[in-house]
Amino acid sequence: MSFINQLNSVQQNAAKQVEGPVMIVAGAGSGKTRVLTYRVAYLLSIGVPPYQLLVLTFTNKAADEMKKRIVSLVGDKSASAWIGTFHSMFARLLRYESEHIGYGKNFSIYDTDDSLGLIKNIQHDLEISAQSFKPNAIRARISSAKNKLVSPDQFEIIAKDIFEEKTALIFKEYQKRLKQNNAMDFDDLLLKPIELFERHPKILSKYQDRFRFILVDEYQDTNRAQYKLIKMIAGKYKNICIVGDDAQSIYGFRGADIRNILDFEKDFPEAKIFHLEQNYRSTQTILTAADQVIKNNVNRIEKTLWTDNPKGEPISVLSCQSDTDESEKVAANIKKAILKYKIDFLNIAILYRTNAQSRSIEDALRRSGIPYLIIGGIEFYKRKEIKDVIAYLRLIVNPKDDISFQRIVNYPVRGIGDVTVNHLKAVAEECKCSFFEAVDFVTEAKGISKNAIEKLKQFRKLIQKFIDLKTILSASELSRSLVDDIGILKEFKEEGTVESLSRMENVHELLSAITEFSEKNENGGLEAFLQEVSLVADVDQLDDKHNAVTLMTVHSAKGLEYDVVFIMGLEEGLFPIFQAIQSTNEVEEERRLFYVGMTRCMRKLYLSYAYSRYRMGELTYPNPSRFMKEIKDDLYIYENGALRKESGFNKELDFFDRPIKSQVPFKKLKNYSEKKVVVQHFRNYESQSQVAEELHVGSVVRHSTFGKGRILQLNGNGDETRAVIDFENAGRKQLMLKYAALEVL
DNA sequence: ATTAGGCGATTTTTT
DNA sequence: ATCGCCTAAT
Repeated sequence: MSFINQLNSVQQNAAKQVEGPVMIVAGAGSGKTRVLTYRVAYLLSIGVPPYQLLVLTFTNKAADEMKKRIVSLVGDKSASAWIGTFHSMFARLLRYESEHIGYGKNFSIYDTDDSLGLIKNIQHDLEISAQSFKPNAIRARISSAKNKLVSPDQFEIIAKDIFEEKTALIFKEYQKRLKQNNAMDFDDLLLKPIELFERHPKILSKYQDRFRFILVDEYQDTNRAQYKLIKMIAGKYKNICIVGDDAQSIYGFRGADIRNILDFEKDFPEAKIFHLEQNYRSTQTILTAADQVIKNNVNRIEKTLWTDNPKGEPISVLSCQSDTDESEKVAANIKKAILKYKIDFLNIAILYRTNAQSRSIEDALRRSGIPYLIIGGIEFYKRKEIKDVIAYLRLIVNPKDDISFQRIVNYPVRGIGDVTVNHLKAVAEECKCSFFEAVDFVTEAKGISKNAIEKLKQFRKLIQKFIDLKTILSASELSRSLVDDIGILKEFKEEGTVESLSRMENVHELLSAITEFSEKNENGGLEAFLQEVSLVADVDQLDDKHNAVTLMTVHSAKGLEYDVVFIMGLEEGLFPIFQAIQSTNEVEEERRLFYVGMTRCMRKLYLSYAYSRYRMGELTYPNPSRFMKEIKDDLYIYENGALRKESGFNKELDFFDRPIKSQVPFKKLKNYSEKKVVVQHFRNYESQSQVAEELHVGSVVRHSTFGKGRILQLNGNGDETRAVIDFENAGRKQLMLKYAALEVL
């Protein structure tokens, strides 16, 4: 057990306290994953059989990392432990048990897109206008209800406005249809096990006995459903260890619930609590800066994170003219950093707030010849051509899956249009069966043309053929022969555009992925593969083989560390994101997110922002992020003098010299009149209009149509200036100042 | 009945 | 820039 000596004493105690409930409050870089892995190793070393372990993480990356580290510590004997994300582990469990709650073992897993499609169908059928009631909003609302363990019936009771009433109707139907389709959405993967355990205490008891030791990583990000699940499974032996850090809670939008931390102590009053406060990862400079930032959150648990590490390099700030300029500067600084710090590409990460930002940095990296690897983004499995092939495979595995059926019934085009599908739908409803089965009952009497019936039958025959083949062909053979049969590759080839060629490659890649999967996994059937793709967002990511810079969102970076980290796009409206700016809570979540980003860095941190950026197809002129200003100026330096050298800028215009409160959350604007702040239109002084001079963020104005409102944001300059205004009665609008004729009140 | 092309609305983060 | 929806053409 020599490995245990590689931990400090608190870490050791935390790792060895294997009986009873344990909470480990672990600051960033304090060796949290290390403690968890050693804990697993320790459990195995004292004779606990690996199959008694359930280790739950939040992301696939975290799970992979954990597995890797455990294997390197104890070897393959950990293989039968269940280590993975909540979603994948409970999907696995449901594959064994779903029949007890009325689902087939071959259930489909619907991703967000599939759910949305289902909701659109339902809205259509229930005649609920998709114009007035946005399917996306309804999907989000349903998901958030499910995260909070609110059932459709409860939701109906508490619905407080027309939107929620409609949502309640759709919610009910949605759950019904999921079941009809033998499908579960992401939330169901957590809710259905709860239902299973509640209805079948014996099954719960079986898993309680099996999983004697439960470990939960990133506990601050669990939602109520996850909390309830682990509470149930741990209910008998109570050997549960949770690890978390409130300062790194960044999934509030997905239902993560801070109460879970408080309730843990209530539900397990005998819990032992360990605090890990020594940071082993970052330099003092980085840690101090991160602390200065997070201190601005009112809502937080006071913590003193400290380190023995050296002071290290100052943080470099890249002040840039445009997004292109920013990307180029990042690329240039990567080259410099590699020489200066004697590191490799793979020791560098580039983080951003939104996936959309990756494109511009990708271009710059390509031009500079810097190898890179993107995590997430336009995920492989979300690409249309891939989803199409997957839909075929899903339908073959689960013919009840009407969403997949609809997706491919006319792809490639085979003359089955909306009208025919609607007829089929009516038939399916009548005989209470799936679309697939309904094909058999379609007759001309139902008003469908002979031609259409023939085409439907052909389609059914095609799928049936593969359902039959499935018993004799391997997953790999079956999917290859399928792709051949439906002829999509030929179609792409004929199109011949760059785009379609890349689609073709993607399909080939999918086929290789299936082959590889079957080879690697003993029971690597089609079902298992489909489950894997539904839940694994980033395919083959993060293998250390490639020497490449890693690009990803700050969310994806959680739990990872790099020598050199670039955080890009530190601008108001981007980071913190526009949608969060009006709510203190959401700004605090953005700030925690920034904190997570900063603390990924071991040695040298770069922060960048641009004064102009293309967003949603148009040019915007953002201001630097408030988070930048929260770092004291003795911790950073400007990496490049470009700001001063290049035309159109001079030192006075640098944001650090500008009045600092140009953007304040709406709620804090109450006494704004005393603190008027001039909005900076620092690009074209000449064209700056008179109106813009008088208007400020926070000004109260009157508009001839919309009435009274307050300015939340000013974008652009001169004639192009647009104001985001929150009107008392008309809600939030974006107006061009030159047209709006606003009256200052 | 289907498809192609044009128009308007819309994008945070993940399983 | 991209997606979905609507309308007009095939």
